Amino acid sequence: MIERDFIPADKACFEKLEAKFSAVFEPKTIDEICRHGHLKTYVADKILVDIGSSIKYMPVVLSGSIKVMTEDGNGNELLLYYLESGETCAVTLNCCTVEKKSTVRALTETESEILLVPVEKIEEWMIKYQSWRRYILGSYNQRLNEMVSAIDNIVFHSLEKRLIRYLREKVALKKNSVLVISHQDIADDLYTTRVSISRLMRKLEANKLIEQQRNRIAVLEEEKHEA
Amino acid sequence: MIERDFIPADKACFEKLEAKFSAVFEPKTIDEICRHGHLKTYVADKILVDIGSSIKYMPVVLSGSIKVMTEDGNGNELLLYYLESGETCAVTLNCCTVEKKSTVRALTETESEILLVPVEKIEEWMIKYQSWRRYILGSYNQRLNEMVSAIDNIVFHSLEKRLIRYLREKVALKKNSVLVISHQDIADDLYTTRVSISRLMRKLEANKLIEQQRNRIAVLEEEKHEA
DNA sequence: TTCATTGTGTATCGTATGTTACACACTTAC
DNA sequence: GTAAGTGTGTAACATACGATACACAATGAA
Repeated sequence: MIERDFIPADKACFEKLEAKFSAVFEPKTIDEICRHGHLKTYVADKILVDIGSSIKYMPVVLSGSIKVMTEDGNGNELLLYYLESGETCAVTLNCCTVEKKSTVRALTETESEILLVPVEKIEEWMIKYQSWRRYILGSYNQRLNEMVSAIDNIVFHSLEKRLIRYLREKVALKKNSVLVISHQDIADDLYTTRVSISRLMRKLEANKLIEQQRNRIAVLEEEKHEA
Repeated sequence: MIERDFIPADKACFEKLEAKFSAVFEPKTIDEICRHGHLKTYVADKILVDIGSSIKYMPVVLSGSIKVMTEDGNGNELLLYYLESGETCAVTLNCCTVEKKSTVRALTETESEILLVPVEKIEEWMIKYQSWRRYILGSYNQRLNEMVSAIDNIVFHSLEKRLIRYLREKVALKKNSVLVISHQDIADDLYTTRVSISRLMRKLEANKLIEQQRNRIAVLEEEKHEA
């Protein structure tokens, strides 16, 4: 147990955060985060913020996962990224300074426990805590890197490779080798059509990389099949 | 002239920055930036930082433009973005905290005047100046948005549309409707092949959207040709 | 039960783009 | 001058993917 010169305001919350962030934040910072944040649990497929809605909180994911997406001028949906345990939404951060309206939609992928941090605290803590500063900048960097690798993926890899990677990442994310998802949903995430996905899924199935039933895909162990 | 309770350490630098950033930074901040930054002018096509090199300065572009790129695991080049006047390199920012080695290559596109800010000042000023904090977070946001629109562009638009947009953006960037560039360079930036670009350039030329000679492309006025 | 909704398999076809190959003009170095 | 390097045009071909259409199974509501 860590020595402290204070009593945590909310013991349950403190311990939950400490378990996740002890390497990132000092106890004092964690305590402050607990004191101002709201801990909530959401069911799967719940829209947390939508495009155009005003943003009052920055979400920090404690468990589960969040899908963050946006729309372009033509109404096309663009998958930005998934937030996993310990992560926060970089795009939301801008709202603490400039924009007040969300440009993104965020929804839970699975049941998720989220800590809601009031936006006005974001900047305050950036002045006060080095650890918080680095957490925020680190988030931005992570997202930038993810975007770069998304572009890399799209332009240098075939749809088939992207599909396999997508399925495996999803399995890792959900910690379950059986995915409950439709071909159409996959197609949307990969910016392609249902027919193309069905065609490739058939092929993956023939190659024993997956097994599938309606709305249900079992991703089989990856042996060294790749080049 | 703005009232001040101090004498700028470097009058020439101060006035140059004030002309560009008077709406962004207070005079006091500008003065401090001048005092610690180094003003340099580089010729075109000069590599400022390369992948793997250690980063000591964050560049702020005063004039000209910088191309920022990276490489993926397979040695493929990925164009990240262009820095224009007033902008800074978000990716470099991470180096002030975590990484010390650059993951990107930055090179001048045209002759450019750059202010080099020592990395250790980045964090210091984030604590001291709200304007600096917002400038930094704003940079990140701008880059994230650009990445998103790059993805959008790639997945929802034909190569032909991307090519036209690329040429027009380049013209706006360089403030010159005649571009000195080879088909191969364009192909690299758009992640395609020289042959495809040549093919499309022929078509654009037939449609009177451009005129070209070896290494030289004149982008003609855009009238309402688009859908 | 019946019906509507949703998810999937499959065929047919068009086309944009990548691949490879070669000719040839321009530029620069020698 | 010649030669090497670089930039461009063009043809022939392969192919991945998108578009469209239709059949049919599974699901769930009435």
